[in-house]
Amino acid sequence: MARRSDHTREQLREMALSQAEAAIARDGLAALSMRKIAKAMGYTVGTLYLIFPNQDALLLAVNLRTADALHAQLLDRIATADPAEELRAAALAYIEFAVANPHRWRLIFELRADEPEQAAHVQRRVDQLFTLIESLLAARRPNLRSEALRHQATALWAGVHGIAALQVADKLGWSGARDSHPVLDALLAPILAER
Amino acid sequence: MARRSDHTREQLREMALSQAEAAIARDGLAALSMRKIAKAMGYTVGTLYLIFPNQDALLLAVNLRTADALHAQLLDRIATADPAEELRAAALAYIEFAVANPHRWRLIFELRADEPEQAAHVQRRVDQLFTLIESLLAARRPNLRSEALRHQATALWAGVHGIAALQVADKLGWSGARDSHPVLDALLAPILAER
DNA sequence: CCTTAAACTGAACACTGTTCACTATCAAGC
DNA sequence: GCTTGATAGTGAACAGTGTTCAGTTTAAGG
Repeated sequence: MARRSDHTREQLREMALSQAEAAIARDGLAALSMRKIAKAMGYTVGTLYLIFPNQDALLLAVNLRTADALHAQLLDRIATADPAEELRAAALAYIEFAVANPHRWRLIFELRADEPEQAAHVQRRVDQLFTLIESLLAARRPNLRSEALRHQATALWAGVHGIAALQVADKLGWSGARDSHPVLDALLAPILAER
Repeated sequence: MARRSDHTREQLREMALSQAEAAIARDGLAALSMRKIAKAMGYTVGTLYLIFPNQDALLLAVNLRTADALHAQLLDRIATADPAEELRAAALAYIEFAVANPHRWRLIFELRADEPEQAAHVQRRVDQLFTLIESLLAARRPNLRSEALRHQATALWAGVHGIAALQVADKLGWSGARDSHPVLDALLAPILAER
């Protein structure tokens, strides 16, 4: 029973999310506002609240899309990588995604989901990512017991995340700023070394 | 030529910063406002703007104090640690500080200093921290060349930072959430292993 | 054509950071 | 003691925010 609308609910949702993404990518989260998003869509604020219960819900939806894009980029890079380099390719893809989309990437970790039901959606994406890293590590370190593997994979992921975080926050300074490759290799080499 | 004031400029500054710290620690950055800080001090907004040119300058001053507190905690823990465990003690101190003061710790990396002169103040603190880590690593891996040492120290610091970040963002999930000790050990062991 | 329900609007509310004309207060000079 | 002048402090005002919701517009069903 659609009325008046030039767009369906789903289209409005899509427009809102892509406009929000573009605005965040361009000017950062702080400069975003519900009125600006609505205006960019050609609607007024009220309409936005027919689609999303509040701003956090909209940002959470943006996060889900960002996480999916990140995951897709990892899969893509892994698929086109030398089998021996899959883990390194995945790590590089993660860091490069963060550097290429700093505002959107940061939002994933800055926004705290209040609703436990929606927090679960985010967590599912994060777990997916982690499971991916874990399986890649398992291929390179077949002798690790499952618990040690999990800890090692977590440490590895945390390291990659940390490199991305410090790079994006511009806190690497003189230490390794220019190029994160040698830093990543310094992280990977000891972990991948058989002992 | 102080007039009317119950407090000196320096006292007002101190009050503002400690009230801001307390409010951030309690309710997070999002709930903070200049009016609330002023009210907690027993003054009005205008007075706050006689001390700080804007909110970002106040938050940056909070960050400098937080960074100093973090640095002090690291030094303290290193001093009371078994010499062989200094690096691990420093890493644990970093993670524990982040978990104990999540909002204040996150603010260090979320706030981007516009003024290059003040950004340098923050960077000095970060470099200080990094230099500390680097010297501890140098003691454990005396055979590393200076460039490799720098990369290894950066990777190590990024790893520790990453563990803290994921823990604080509650994104470690089932993987290693409960206790970060085994994850930290999984990070440290390969890096410290002689080869 | 009329009814009716959904789509959409935009004014209103309580808040935010920031500014600045104004007042209150005190130290110094007479 | 009184006047003057400068500083400390105020709080109303402005433009903006997220959110709500009474009211209007629209189009489909009868």
